Amino acid sequence: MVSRGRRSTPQRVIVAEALAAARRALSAQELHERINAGHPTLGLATVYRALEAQVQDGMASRFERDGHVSAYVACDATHHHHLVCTRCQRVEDLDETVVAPLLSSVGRTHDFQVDHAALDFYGLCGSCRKRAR
Amino acid sequence: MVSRGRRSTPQRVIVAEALAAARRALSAQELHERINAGHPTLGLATVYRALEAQVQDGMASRFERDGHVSAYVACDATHHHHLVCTRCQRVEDLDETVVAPLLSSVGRTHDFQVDHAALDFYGLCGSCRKRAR
DNA sequence: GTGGTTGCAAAGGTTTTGCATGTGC
DNA sequence: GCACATGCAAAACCTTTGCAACCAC
Repeated sequence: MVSRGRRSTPQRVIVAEALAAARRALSAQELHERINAGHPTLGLATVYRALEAQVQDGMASRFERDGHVSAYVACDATHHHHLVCTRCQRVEDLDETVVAPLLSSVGRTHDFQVDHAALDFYGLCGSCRKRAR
Repeated sequence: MVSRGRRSTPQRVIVAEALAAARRALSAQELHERINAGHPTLGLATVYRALEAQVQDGMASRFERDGHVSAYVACDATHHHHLVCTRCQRVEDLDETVVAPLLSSVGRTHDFQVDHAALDFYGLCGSCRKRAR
């Protein structure tokens, strides 16, 4: 899945690790801030470029946060859809077996060739839900 | 569902009608261009403000187009999810009965209180699919 | 050595905001 | 009349790009 001609550089590793360590959705800027704590010279543009590369390679996915900002999460090849907690921004993988029936029924009931789908749920995760009450 | 204190103005009606007439996803700028053909003084900022109001009131929904641009579609209260053709930008409503099982199984299989979901499918509609071959 | 990558700053484009004026209700 | 809405332009904002230096392979 990795694009041909893509190189492994220290910066890309740092970005990938920082995103994976976060275990939640971060905007490029938020990730950049975290990284800068330990790597002050790593530029914001590099973060954007690394994130874009990760998305293309299926190692991260991007979705829209309120306010027209992109947020990114690390993901593996088998989980592409997420439950995003709107309070703590923590992200859980959605069980893909739950999604599969939907994908096939969309193909059956509509004359539409699905290329990709945005299937992201927003709400409160277990812990935030308890805390909210 | 309409927010308290929201007024009906000629401009909002124009924006709502233009969006409904389009029957496809439009960015704020595209909508502004179309509107300006007949209403040259209606400003872009007003279009943004009207669209935002419509989204809040459930009369339109917003999603992300490639290149970090928001696109908007008119929608009614019962259809909130869409099939978006990435070629002609035409939007079909997704049959909600197809979606309902997914929503309930997410609630069952994950400890997560779903507030709202982004369920949008991107691909080729029937006509574009034929044309593509 | 070659071609992808980085860092910086500057540019680009979208969206928001300030403010004086206008207008539903 | 009051609060909200509009229009214009400026500002803010996120994101991309240009370019010289750099470095992985």
